[in-house]
Amino acid sequence: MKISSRFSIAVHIVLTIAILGSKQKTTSDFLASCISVNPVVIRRILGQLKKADLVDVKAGEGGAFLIKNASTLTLFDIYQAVEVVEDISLFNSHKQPELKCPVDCSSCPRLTGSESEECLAQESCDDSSGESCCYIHNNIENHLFSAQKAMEDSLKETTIQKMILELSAL
Amino acid sequence: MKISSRFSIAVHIVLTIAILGSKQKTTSDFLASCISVNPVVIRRILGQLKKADLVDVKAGEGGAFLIKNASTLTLFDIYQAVEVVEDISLFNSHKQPELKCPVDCSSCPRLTGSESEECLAQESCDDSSGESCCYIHNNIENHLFSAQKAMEDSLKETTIQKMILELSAL
DNA sequence: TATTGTTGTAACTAATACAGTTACAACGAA
DNA sequence: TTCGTTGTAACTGTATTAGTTACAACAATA
Repeated sequence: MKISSRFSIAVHIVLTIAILGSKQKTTSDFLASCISVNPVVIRRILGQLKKADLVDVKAGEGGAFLIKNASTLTLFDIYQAVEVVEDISLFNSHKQPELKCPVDCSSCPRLTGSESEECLAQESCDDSSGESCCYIHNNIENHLFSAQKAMEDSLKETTIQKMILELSAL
Repeated sequence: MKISSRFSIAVHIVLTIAILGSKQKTTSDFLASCISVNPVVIRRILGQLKKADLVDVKAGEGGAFLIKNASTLTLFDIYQAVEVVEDISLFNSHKQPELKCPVDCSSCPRLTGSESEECLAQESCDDSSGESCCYIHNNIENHLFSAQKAMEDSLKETTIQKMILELSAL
């Protein structure tokens, strides 16, 4: 499974606008030919970037422009704008073993050697709360979310300006 | 877009085996009822974990056992076993703008203000190499790969033993 | 040996997501 | 008014996935 290519296309769009915007009208057709994707796809992504206030697009007139400064615009901004992950969860966790905690807890794992009869796989909770009922499940989600955070933190460190400088140095 | 739920199911499987394996025959049916997914899905994932030498599964007899010690078995091992990402790329990068570098480079972005006529979007390359031809594209991929690495490093830090200890402390 | 419970796997379905595409109304400038 | 462009809806084809049914292979055991 892979993450949508919207993200990498969006970054390519932003970089192209940042680099060429001042000397070239960056229409969806132009960007499409640069990046080799369909113009409608470009417009769809530009719409998302616009909605996130990262770029402005001139309807009728044509062309897109950066709103957010390249020195503060990070890959994380773009990542959020194109909704790479939904519900803030990169890892598509499976459903909770039980939507509502079963009373007898007969099928839930228990900790080996534990004196307690407390079931590891659940906690007392009311089903109205959005909270998870399974300890194991919760523990897994916490660690997966940490990993996602590490990825996002890496994206936050990369500004468009930094990338342009790297490209200039080639 | 989300990553396959195989990963979180696989982690749940491993944790359940690690915690209950010594006192309970962990058949695919048992695991399925614990985790609330289909037994065939469990068997498919167990097959991947077995292939990666993380667990052993007893055909006929029934039951699965950890091969790799919980203290050295990390979430990254499981992540690799279930092939969360293919071709080591989490981010589904769009295709190279051109499979083969065009001679005139007419549609490629050039750096603003650069004296050089060198095209940013490509480098001289032969199309037989698997190497990328587009500087911008390469630069994007490098940064996305760094982000992926950060996520994977986070997974490497989490052992199954650590998770079991966390669960015991509840 | 026959039975039983289980694994391994193939085949199919339904759901979901996505990029590509066509079409067209709305928009702004000349 | 014309022209180039954006914004968006609608549809297609492709790909992946979980769920499901079915069944052969396997091992223990009665």
